[in-house]
Amino acid sequence: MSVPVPPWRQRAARERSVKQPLSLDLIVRTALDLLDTEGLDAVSMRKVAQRLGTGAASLYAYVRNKDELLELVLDLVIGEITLPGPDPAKWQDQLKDLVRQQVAVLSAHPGIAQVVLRTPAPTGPNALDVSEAMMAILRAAGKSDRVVAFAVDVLALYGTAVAMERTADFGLTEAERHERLTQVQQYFAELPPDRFPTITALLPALMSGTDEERFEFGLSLLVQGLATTN
Amino acid sequence: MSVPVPPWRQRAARERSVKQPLSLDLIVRTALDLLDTEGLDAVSMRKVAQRLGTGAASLYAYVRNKDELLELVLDLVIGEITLPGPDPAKWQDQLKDLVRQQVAVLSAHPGIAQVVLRTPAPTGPNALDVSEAMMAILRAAGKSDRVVAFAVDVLALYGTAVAMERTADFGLTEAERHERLTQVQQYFAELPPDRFPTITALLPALMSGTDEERFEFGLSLLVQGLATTN
DNA sequence: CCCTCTTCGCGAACGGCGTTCGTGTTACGA
DNA sequence: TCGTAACACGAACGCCGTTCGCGAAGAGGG
Repeated sequence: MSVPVPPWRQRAARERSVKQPLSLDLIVRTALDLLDTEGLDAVSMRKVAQRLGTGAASLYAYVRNKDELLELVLDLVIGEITLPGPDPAKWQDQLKDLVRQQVAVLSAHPGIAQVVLRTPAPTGPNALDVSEAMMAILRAAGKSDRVVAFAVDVLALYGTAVAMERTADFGLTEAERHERLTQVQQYFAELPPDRFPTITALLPALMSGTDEERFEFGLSLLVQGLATTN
Repeated sequence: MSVPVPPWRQRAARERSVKQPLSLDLIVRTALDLLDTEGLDAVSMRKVAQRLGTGAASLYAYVRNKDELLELVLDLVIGEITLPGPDPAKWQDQLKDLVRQQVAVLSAHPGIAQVVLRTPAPTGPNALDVSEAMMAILRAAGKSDRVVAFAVDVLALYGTAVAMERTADFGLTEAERHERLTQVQQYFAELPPDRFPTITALLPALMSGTDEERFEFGLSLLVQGLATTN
């Protein structure tokens, strides 16, 4: 069951078919390795090539440019999401689980979330599978076409943004993260209460709560809202 | 007794007299100009310095590094948001307007939204004013401290993500944008219906709707959700 | 078995980046 | 007028993505 090759990739794809088809896979997996160990900024054509024992120029036979490589890596990552079977009664939980998985998977590969928001639309086969699953869940829940289309967009956007925020500080050591946190806390603690009465009054609430709780809060808002929209 | 300035010295003398002295404010405004005209990628220390008639090294007397410069630009941009006076009866509209303004303002300066998601937390004075206003609105609406704190986070994140998505294709010509769009449409039209039944069935709905409608849909979900949460 | 011809992998180079260093220049108090 | 402190900034370092063209490896003909 194959998906057509997008037109903007066809030249590279044709070139690849002349040689071993496994090499593109190897390049993408190597790039993913690099991403996991050193973060998005470290993923350069030179470093990927170096890990493969070749020069950067060789990669351009398999990939049109760096952006295309990153999109392929992204789809590999999205493939880690496991899709739920249909169960219309639990559509809210199923939706939430998909978004949770999206966040988990994107967060596990630091920086890849940025690629999502730079890309027009995720068109890789795995991304399509996820979209298909989400839309099927929403449709089985009786939502109108318009709501389904918009909801998929919004949920994906929210998941991506959360993942992006969560991996923003990758590359810092634990000590640096802690230092930064205490600096921010001190900064907020020193804000003048007459100019920022609400912020200073709510400081404890602002500092409390884990990333997870904040994410779940937003997710609940969205899904609750969907429950009352057809 | 004064002697006229030799011609071979006049150019330098003229440049200096016309050139404004370097200042942090001037640097930040110049960077914003560059951002508006050529996009985030074009904002390099070298180009900013060039516009000021100097070298990149000179900027480092006013700014620790490029990230700090971008954060200053970001706060300048956020300052364009006009804050509402208190009116507890209309808290939902007020919230929505703030997020709409956030999106509008971030979208007007292409790429600056990326800076938000790379930064730990927006700590500039203007960002603080916006947070203060949002939290005041929510508090006046009777929300608990916890809900206020989480809601501000979620709304800001959503607004930023929308702005980021919206400015992702800056720098492409209108023709390139159109070409890309038709390619994507064709690609989706060619998807096998047996593997992607829902996507292919909902194609018209997926393609319909403006950015604005999609944004408003998500915003309504969030604010509706907030209306039923204390 | 050798020689030509084609193919294509990839070293080297281009232009750009952020940042640093040390020198050149200015302005001002003494 | 001089000394010095503060500022300005050219040049250089080590990265980056991408392109070009050389040369080696392999195919095909003799």
